[in-house]
Amino acid sequence: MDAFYASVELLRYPQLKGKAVVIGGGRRRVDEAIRNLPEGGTLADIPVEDFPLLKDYTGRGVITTATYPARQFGVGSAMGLMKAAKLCPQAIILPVDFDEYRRYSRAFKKIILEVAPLMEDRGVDEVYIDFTDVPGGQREGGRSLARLLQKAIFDATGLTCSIGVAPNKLIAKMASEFNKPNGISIVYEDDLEKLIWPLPCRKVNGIGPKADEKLKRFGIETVGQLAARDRDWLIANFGKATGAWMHEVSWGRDDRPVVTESEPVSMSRETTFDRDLHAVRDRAELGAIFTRLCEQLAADLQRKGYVGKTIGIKLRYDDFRIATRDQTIDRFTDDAKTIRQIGGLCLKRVPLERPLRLLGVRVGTLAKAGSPEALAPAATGTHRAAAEPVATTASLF
DNA sequence: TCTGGGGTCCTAGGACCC
DNA sequence: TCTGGGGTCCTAGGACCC
Repeated sequence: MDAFYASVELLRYPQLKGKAVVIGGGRRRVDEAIRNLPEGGTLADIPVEDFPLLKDYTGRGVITTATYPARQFGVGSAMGLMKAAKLCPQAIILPVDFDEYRRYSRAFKKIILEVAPLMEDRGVDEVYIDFTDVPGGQREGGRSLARLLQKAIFDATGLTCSIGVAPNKLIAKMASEFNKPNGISIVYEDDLEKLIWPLPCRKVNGIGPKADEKLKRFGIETVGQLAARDRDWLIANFGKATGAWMHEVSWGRDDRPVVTESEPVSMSRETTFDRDLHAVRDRAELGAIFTRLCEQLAADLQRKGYVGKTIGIKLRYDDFRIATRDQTIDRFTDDAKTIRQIGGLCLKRVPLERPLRLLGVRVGTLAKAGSPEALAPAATGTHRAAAEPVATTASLF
């Protein structure tokens, strides 16, 4: 989906169309502008001048999405709001409304599923679709079906998307970025040299900043330069799995199937504080935040029907270093008190000298609530007492 | 200019078991 | 006399993605 969060916001604030808008923050609301609305007015009636501007924003946070006009100024996803304010002070800032984005996410996925049942969910704004056996999926190399999907999605939601069609997920993902927004791009197997090899390695889904940096140190900038290296050389320098994988992707090879169903592995809640907090000085506040996170997480688990038995915490210190601790208990739970109690033990095992900027809680090793595994864990798994030493360590502190 | 929240997967060492 | 081999689970950290 093109600039998904921002595009959804533009549906309810059409007066902002064509303007530089960023989505982020979340603490400062447009509530005041809404309160000032005359009787009977709608969101679309809020004057453009009444929206909060990036330059007036104070507080932590990053941009999740920027409209294309905002991107002209170099503003983009994951950028800190303070930096974005320097680049584009006159941009309008809107708070994140994840519930709304989820509604539109469900809507566009439903449209796709009606046409092409083999769809893999890749998050709120992205999917893979297997065109192979969809009627008409092979016409014009897939272009005709891609057009049909774009139209159906637009008619139902008013949102545009960009589609890449290719022999596999790896290339399709890259192709989807060739023609944004509202574009279609077809990449055939024979196009590898011409269309894929000139791309920077970073464009490969799975090569992030670290791997890219290392590749650059070897003088490898493009996918083509990666393909030119020996498979054995890549394995020697990047490890068996990563090296072999890099070799495969550089030659456009990817045999991963489109996976239509999957079970969650973990669920978590975390929050960045308005200001850094000290474990001692702000103990009460931290305790209250932690309890709330545990309650939210328990509610998430219960609503979705999952229980888990690995409970963990996450801290981010003021210097941005991260520490995690977890403990596996001998039964599955979705109970806030249990999560809070085990999480509390985890917190006792982590250094708390530095100021904290984030606290999170996580439940992993999930099972469906009421499933045989969740009900009788000792009967199905090997009977072990491996969690004991950890509990002992915790009690020593 | 300090940098969100919710995820997945991988690695690696140690415990423990057969 | 140093000390098999394989497997799973647990834990901590890190890369990466949307």
